[in-house]
Amino acid sequence: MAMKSSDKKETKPKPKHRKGLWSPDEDQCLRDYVLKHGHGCWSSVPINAGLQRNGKSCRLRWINYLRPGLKRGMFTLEEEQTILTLHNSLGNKWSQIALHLPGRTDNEIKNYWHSYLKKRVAKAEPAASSSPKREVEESTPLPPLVPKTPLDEEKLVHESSLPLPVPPQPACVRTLDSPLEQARATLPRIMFAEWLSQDLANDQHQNPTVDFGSECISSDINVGEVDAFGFMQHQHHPQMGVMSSSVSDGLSGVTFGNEYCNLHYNDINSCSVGSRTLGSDPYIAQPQQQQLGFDHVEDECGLIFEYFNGDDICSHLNGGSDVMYL
DNA sequence: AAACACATCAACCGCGTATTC
DNA sequence: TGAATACGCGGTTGATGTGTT
Repeated sequence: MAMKSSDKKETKPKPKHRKGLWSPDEDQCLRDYVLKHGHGCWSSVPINAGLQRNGKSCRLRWINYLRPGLKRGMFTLEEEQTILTLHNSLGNKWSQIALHLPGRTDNEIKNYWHSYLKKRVAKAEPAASSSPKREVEESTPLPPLVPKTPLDEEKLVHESSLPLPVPPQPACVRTLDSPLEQARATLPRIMFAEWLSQDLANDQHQNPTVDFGSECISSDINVGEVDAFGFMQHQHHPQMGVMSSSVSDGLSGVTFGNEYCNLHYNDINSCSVGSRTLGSDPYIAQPQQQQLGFDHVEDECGLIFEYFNGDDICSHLNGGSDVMYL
């Protein structure tokens, strides 16, 4: 709309914006820029980054493809079930559904729904086609796509009655074949903010003092595989390849590629960030040793790490248990 | 091997809302 | 207070890939 009005009143040549698929060079350009400077105002991103795209296109590309932490590949059965359950109660609120599926974008979920799940639902309930609205059917969830397990049963009840009593585990964790109680017992105490909605984050059940800021983009370190105990063993960074971390020693450090990020927790309210070995990228060229409050850590490449001030954070950090993402 | 149909998904578009001036 | 601008969301499109005849 803004485009329309400005287009109308001006005869000056409007910038020629490229359309269509993004080239690897464009991707690299956008990625480098956002990682280094943050996106700020999206309309200025292509100008500053030297891209022949409009800001909207850059934003979309970043969110749906370049943003760190995205999970690629097939949807798991758990994710399918989550989508079905949430769609049943929320309808086409793809962005809200995406909040419950870490690493998945609303666009991806939407596409998956239209190309796959919708048809399966239609097949599964041909007789129900006369029922006018699905949102009143929360107490009668759709037939499962996979054989039900006790956990599935509990989860259906649990997830279809939003707001959730406990923050949902990321789907990659929920693949653990364990009873719900065990799942609850291994709920992570630290999560990427983007993996939880603000509502969930503010839920007082498990994480009484979680404070996720809207600016939290602490997702340059991606979630990885989780072992049988819920501990992260290996991680895959979509842009930088495989990295590893040592969760069990209290998040003392995370390495990825030739970068090493040392995080030292001093007490409940502070931590130190430093001892990064030098990487080839300019934005990590300066090692730093910085005393920081626990709420907010911004590193030299502009990435903001936010942590919560938890009563029991120290024990969790030092013990390693329950700490899953950083 | 070619033609066609269908499926997938990245990207665009339009609209509503929030924010800024 | 209203206009301009920016952002985010959901619907839709179209290029490309894959399967079928």
